[in-house]
Amino acid sequence: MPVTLKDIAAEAGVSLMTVSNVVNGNHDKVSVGTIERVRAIVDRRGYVANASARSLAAKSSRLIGLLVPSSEHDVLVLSPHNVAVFGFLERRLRDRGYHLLFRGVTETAEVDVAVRSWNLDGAVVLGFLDEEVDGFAPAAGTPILALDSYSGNTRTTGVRSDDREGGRLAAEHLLALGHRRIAFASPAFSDVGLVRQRFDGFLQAHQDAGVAWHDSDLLVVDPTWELGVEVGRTLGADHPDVTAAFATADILAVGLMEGIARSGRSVPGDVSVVGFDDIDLAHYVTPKLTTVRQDVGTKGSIAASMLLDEVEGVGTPGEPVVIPVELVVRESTGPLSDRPSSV
Amino acid sequence: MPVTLKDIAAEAGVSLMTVSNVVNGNHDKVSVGTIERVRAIVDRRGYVANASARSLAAKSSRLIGLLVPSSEHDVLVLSPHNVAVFGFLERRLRDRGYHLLFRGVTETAEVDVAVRSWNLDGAVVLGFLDEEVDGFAPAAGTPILALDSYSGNTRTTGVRSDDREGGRLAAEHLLALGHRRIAFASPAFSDVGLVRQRFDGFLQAHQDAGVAWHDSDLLVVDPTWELGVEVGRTLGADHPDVTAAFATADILAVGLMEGIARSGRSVPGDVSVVGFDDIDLAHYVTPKLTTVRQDVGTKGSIAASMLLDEVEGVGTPGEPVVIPVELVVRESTGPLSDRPSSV
DNA sequence: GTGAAAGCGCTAACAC
DNA sequence: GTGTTAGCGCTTTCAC
Repeated sequence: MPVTLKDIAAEAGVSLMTVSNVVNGNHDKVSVGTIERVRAIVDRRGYVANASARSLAAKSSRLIGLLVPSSEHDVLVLSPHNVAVFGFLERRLRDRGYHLLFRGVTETAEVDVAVRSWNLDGAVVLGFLDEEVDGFAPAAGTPILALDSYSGNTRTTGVRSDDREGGRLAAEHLLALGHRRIAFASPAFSDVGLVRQRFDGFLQAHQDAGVAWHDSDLLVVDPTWELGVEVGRTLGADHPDVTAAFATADILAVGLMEGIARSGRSVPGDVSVVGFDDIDLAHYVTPKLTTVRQDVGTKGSIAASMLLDEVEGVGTPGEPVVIPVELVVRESTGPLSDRPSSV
Repeated sequence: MPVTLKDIAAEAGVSLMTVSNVVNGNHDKVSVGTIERVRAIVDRRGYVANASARSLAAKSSRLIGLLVPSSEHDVLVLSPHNVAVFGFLERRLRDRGYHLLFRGVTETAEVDVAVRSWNLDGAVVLGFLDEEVDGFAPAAGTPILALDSYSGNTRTTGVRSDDREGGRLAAEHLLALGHRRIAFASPAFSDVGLVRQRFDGFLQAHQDAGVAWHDSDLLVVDPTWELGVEVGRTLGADHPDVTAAFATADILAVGLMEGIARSGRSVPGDVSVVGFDDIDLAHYVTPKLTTVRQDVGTKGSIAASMLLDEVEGVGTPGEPVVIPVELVVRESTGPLSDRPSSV
């Protein structure tokens, strides 16, 4: 039988409310002597507050949802980058006394269901399309923080990296190395969103350098290693004029490198490759990947802090926070070589 | 204002209990007509049950804790292998109508606190030392499932891979290729536990092959890429007689390969390397890593199923379930070369 | 400072 | 089939 406030109260010979006040640190309502006496009993009996009861009575659960999209049947798969962000999020939430409810979500409506069902004090959504984020209509007063989203939904607050600048940095680097035909490899994108931003930055760099960019160098491919290999192979074999590629995810870039190598061409000798994220993998592969680093620590920590500030009534949804990115030059990029591109 | 059972009851002109029975599928207690009428209102009003209230009243939360160790200050970091297992766990729990409370834990006592505080129906612990698992004493009746543990704690039930066989397979493979000096790289281990098992299997293979193994070929190193590089470099530079290495984690094996390469020797030309886990990384690196594959899907799914069976009263803690492993031969291992090992 | 009363939204147990 | 009563463990409000 678990120990309850009532049990402690009985043993201490005080009322239940006094124990509650001691436990919750409302020390201005209890005399010092009582505090000590009650505290001793609490410790000895190993009292642990019942979160359900508190949640029910106080209308605050100290629970934060972490909601990620998940298809109905497939297993939920977190990208390495998101795993890293997750670590920082959890750490920060825990430090501030919150717990984390993790949940894969098939339909966006489930977000609202989760919030109401568990009385979530807040939620962070991660990996949803902007269109999906647009549709989030959480119970009033429940802060929702969207990571990496460009949705204009005013009910959510945003934290993301400077994607446009990242795209610009990647292209600028490649252009400076002398490359003039640079492929852009990414999943399909519309005229808003993270990939769009990276693309715009990419184009911007071309424009700044006075270099024209050809639509034909757009490679639409979902960000997986396997698909990257396929596309890389085609790129290497059939497009000798393309001497560089920028992929919007490291995992895709690594696949590209593999495919290019399989086509018999070398990275960076024949083709330079730049990725995005700077996951650990980037420096495990050969050649080590030049990539645009996102600051996962800052992203995760800031996200947690902002959300909790809102939860606790400090701060409100406003302009999204943008985390700076940084180009990390490694071995997968090099100057445009003079040698004729033979296939 | 959220919709409650009472609201629905009022609108339907029935009692609160009838609505409860409809919502919970106790259809044998309600007439068909009533069910339909109530259901319609429930749908229209968008009723969502309050999990805290149910948890409080029913003494069951339909919440499962996923508890992983986390040092007090550092960020929680999940290994790629554990991330993969996690995906399958979440999927299975969700399918059966449970939610997941994710929590980093600094002291083992927090496990019990989490269980009692949130009224967890069960918990899976992941990544704890056997000594820590030994100490788990959860509230009676709350099933705890320990992944990858060799603890004898009878309060927990276990799911793990066949580590001993994995170690044996790795050594057998290397021995069959002609190697006679094989390093064993792993974190420090005692006479029980997962690493111990892999080591025992490793020794077993040596014994079966009639090959002596030297203690001096034990490389104690925490399983990180960085440390692997260091150790690999030393191995490559100072131990020309050692022509193969088995690491108890892929990430360590990959670091080893990098270090060996940096020492000027080649993999697998001069030194063969075998890893453990078969994380994605294993086939991204060059050369692709030969490794012992753990079946993460089965591990995660079985773990969830077993735990929930226990939670629901079917099945009890018994013998740990052991998931088979499999050797995946790729490019990082090759026959012992005849060429004199020059340094 | 301390305590009594009421109620959060739900379910179990039993009456009708 | 349906409704009533009680109570899960806690916090809020308001007396004292």
